[in-house]
Amino acid sequence: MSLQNKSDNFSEWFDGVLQKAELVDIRYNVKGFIVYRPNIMFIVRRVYEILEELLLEKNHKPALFPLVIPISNFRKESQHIKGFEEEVFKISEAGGEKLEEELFLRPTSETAIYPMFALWIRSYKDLPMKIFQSVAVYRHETKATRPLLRGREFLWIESHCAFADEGGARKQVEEDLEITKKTFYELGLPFLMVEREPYDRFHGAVDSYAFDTLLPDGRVLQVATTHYLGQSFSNPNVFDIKFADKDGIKKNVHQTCYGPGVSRIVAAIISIHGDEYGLVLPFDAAPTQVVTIPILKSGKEDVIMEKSYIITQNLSKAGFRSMLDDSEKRPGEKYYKWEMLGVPIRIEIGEEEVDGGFVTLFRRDLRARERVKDGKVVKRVSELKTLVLEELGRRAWEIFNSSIVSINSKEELLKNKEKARIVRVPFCGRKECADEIKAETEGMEVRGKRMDVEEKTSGRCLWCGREAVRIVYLAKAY
RNA sequence: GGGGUCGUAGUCUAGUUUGGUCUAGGAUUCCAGCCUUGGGAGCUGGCGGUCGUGGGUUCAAAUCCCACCGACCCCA
Repeated sequence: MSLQNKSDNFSEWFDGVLQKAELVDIRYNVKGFIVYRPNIMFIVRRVYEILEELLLEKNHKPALFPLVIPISNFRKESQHIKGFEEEVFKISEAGGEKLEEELFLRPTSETAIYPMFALWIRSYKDLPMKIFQSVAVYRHETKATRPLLRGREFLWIESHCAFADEGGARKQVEEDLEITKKTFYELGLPFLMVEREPYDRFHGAVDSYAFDTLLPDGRVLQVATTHYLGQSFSNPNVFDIKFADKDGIKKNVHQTCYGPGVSRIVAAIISIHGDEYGLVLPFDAAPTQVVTIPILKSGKEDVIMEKSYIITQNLSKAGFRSMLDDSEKRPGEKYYKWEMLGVPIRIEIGEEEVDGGFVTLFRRDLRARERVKDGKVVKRVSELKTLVLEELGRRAWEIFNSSIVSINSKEELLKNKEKARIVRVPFCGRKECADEIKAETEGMEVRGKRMDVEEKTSGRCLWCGREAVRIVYLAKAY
């Protein structure tokens, strides 16, 4: 399996990286379930940390709810059950006996969390309530499963919030979007921030918003969603989550839920930044940020090792995740190994560096070397922390932006359906049109209307010619 | 949901069409040792597979048939 073909055979490239960098093992013999190996778990944990820090900063509190959800909880919200019952894992037996009530493995946790919200929330003083959990969820996907991109078990964070009024909840959606944006900028990942079409909302949501990024094969990947739930779950017929307001009147809360998909974010990091040498990690996502490789020479081992050790220590003291590779392998082999794992910066120290009072620094993103004076190493690495991220982000956004084209007619769309990636079109808002577009363009879906920019249209729906109500984006999706 | 391709040591792969020469060959990885260290070094020796799983056909199955599991690709 070669990594030479990222652009023309993304699948092969992706599978190759997953295997060569020892990220996941797909040999576990249950369809849609994979093993996350240490190399990817370090990255997964970094992504979790970045998101969790941002959530904690905004006063979200961690919690952990059970994996199993009684089917009766699920039945309470009719849209919700309808959306998920086809793809849920059930436990109907335990200890050799049939259970009185079937248990679902959470495909998402609204119906595990909200009954507890109903118990916890008594007064307006308990609001807002902002709870999140970092867990795996289970969905029996019927489409072809792909490691990290579409699994039957995947990792995410789900944040669930309750507010006294719609205004508070709507502001929460904004906050979720900000958190996602910050995370994505920190990871150098481009995204399209959209409001999903009404028929494409989360089951039980009033409004759904999503982040789509773009993979090298031209398909978009939904990496996070946030939903305004209104009172769909809190109303008296469902979980009846109510509070006594200042005026003494009992009211039902307004809710939001937010789900950044960690497995998919990691997949996006791997596939958007990676190259033919393997992973290219953004500085913050990298488990090891700087690796030092000593290049020994007979008779000079001691001085070379000593310098390598000091440089590594200095970087660690300065707060970088830094390590010295003093294994028995030859330098060249170490270069390939650490490049495969995406370490952003490598420092090479041999006879020349010891004699000359400098180090040779290699940037993974550019695959280029530079010399840095001994006393300037920490400073240079600090600069590169920003420069590397900028470089990765710049490249990724360039590809992303150049993948968006505007199209105004059916004919033009059909003519371009093969090579089109993200297509910006005027749209009438009817599901019938969206369905036809999908059927006749080999799967282009209406992903929704952009949220960060107001885009006016006075034209006609590219498909049916009726009056267009908004500009939307089309793409094939994972 | 439909169609297709595929499954041989940790990895890649020869063998499968035409069953017997396969006690399954090679490369790589791994282990031990020697020598080395500026882009996957070399040499010597060694470990490792019963051919995805189960069943069937046959004197004989990696090879033919069926079912299942899993992977990948295309379509809905």
